[in-house]
Amino acid sequence: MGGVAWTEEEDQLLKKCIERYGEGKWHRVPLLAGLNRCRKSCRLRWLNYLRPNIKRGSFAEDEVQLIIKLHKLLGNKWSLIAGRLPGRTANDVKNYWNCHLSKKLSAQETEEEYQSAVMNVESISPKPARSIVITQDYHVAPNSLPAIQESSMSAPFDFIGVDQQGRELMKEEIEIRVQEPAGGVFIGDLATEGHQFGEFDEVNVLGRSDEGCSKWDWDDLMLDMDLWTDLL
DNA sequence: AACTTATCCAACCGCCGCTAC
DNA sequence: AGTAGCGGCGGTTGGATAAGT
Repeated sequence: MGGVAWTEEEDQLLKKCIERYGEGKWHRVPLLAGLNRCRKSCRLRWLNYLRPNIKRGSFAEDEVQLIIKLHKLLGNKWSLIAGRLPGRTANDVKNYWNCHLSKKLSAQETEEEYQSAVMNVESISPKPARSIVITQDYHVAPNSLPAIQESSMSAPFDFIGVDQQGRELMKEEIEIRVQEPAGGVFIGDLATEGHQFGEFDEVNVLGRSDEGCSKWDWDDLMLDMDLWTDLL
């Protein structure tokens, strides 16, 4: 190993410590756990190995394609990339990139070939998507026809809307009427029927709902927007 | 079977940004 | 404003293992 390997006993001590005191305060963990390890070693061991729900084994093809795609967008931002791959750690992604993908991709002689690999990405939706507030003036009332612009894009967001009174509407709550490009009217529930925001032309993002957005920041939103438009 | 080379990946190191004082 | 302490990140190292000769 690059350093001194962790023993089963050390793993158990660390695990019990985290379960008892929670994550964070890593400077205290060595003392609390009774480990002769530095704070960084403890944190890394937990994040890369002991943490629940860590996915082991080789990367699936869709994961690989997503890594390629995200690396193109983000560069060596391994933690951000790993954040889009449930169960994978930044170290896993970095190692996989260094061992497999960097060589593989550098072997491709032309930029066109690289672009081709990137564009072969399957349609993998970005990580869940929290609520955003949009400007669309659609209505909940069954008989009202909204003034909604048309679009050829589908949205990756679990968005909410704003009704005529300015109230925020959760995705699950709304039945929405949409004026289709051909002039017809689509009626459906976005959540249960799987309809996407494909009937609109523009989405003007004004801001975000505070609810459920604790880990959601503007960079995430912009990344999703990039992914979203690139995948079309 | 013995040796060499390549690959994988867990662990460490140094730096950075943030926060509290 | 300056400094110390902290968490977090990306780059690198080096031991274990697999593959090749």
